[in-house]
Amino acid sequence: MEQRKTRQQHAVMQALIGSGRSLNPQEVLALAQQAVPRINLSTVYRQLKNLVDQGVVVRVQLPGQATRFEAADLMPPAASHGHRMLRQNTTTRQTTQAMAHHHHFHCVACEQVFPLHACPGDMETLVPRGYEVQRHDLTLHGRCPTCVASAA
Amino acid sequence: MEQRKTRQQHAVMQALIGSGRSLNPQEVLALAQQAVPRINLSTVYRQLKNLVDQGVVVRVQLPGQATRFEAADLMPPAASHGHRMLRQNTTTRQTTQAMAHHHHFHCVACEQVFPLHACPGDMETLVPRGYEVQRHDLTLHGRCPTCVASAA
DNA sequence: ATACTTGCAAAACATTTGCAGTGAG
DNA sequence: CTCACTGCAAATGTTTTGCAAGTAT
Repeated sequence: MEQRKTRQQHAVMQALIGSGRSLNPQEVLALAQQAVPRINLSTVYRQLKNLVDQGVVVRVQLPGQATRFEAADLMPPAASHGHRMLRQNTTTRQTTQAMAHHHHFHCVACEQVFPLHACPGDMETLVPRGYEVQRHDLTLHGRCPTCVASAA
Repeated sequence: MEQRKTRQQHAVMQALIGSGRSLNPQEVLALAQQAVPRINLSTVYRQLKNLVDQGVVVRVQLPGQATRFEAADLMPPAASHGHRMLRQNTTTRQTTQAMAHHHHFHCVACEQVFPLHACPGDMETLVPRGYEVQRHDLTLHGRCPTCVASAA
């Protein structure tokens, strides 16, 4: 009934927090295996489901893409990290702040997804009269700084 | 190279037009089989891809939902753009997006999807320096006029 | 000890592809 | 007559599930 703390749950959570971006199950598995080598994809899926149910992880569904997941309460800005970061200090994160409304940037070159702070807002003006807007999803597609640089 | 007119292509197109709504591949198959009993799911997928490339069918992918397809002409409030480009032109590649830029409004009550003509634009201001924005997808969620009215 | 978790394999779905036969132009 | 299209089976890719063994509490 209750949720037990296990090595693999911690590994999954750390993978998401440590990356600072959205990861698909495969990526989570790869990172989690660094801590728990024998962890299985099934377990990753099961833990992701648990964590989403607990609200500490959010499911990110971009049209036409495999489902990705990201830590709900730790959302560093997109500009503060590159692809294979690991050198960036971890002290820049605000650990007590709940994840605010945000959108995503999808790099079409490296296929990674980064969170965005900004939001165009004022969606009401986009719909005809009579429509009631409750929420919105916005995804930008393009190339991240690293891929722009490596293409030059 | 060029697109031939076949019974199954017509059946797929008619399924989408006749239904008047978005259909997933399975639904398209079921309807198309009424006209061509032996039509296969593979053929449905292949024809859907062809039709999308031609711009006469639109792929609708909402987060967390199976991909659906709809006839491009269905779109009521959208600025329907000309899609008469089924010539013998040799330069028409696969990723042809003949449809005008538009977004979607997803009614959480009736699950219908409506096209939106408006666009907030100016996406460059949302990303940190270094990111290169190529395109964007926006989906609004809420209730359509009909559902707002029927809820009162 | 109890019963939730894990790892592995297989199942359940969604979508794509190889191929030989069919049919549109 | 050609070559794109079709149907079928098999391959891919993603996510879920059945079970016996492992492990947190």
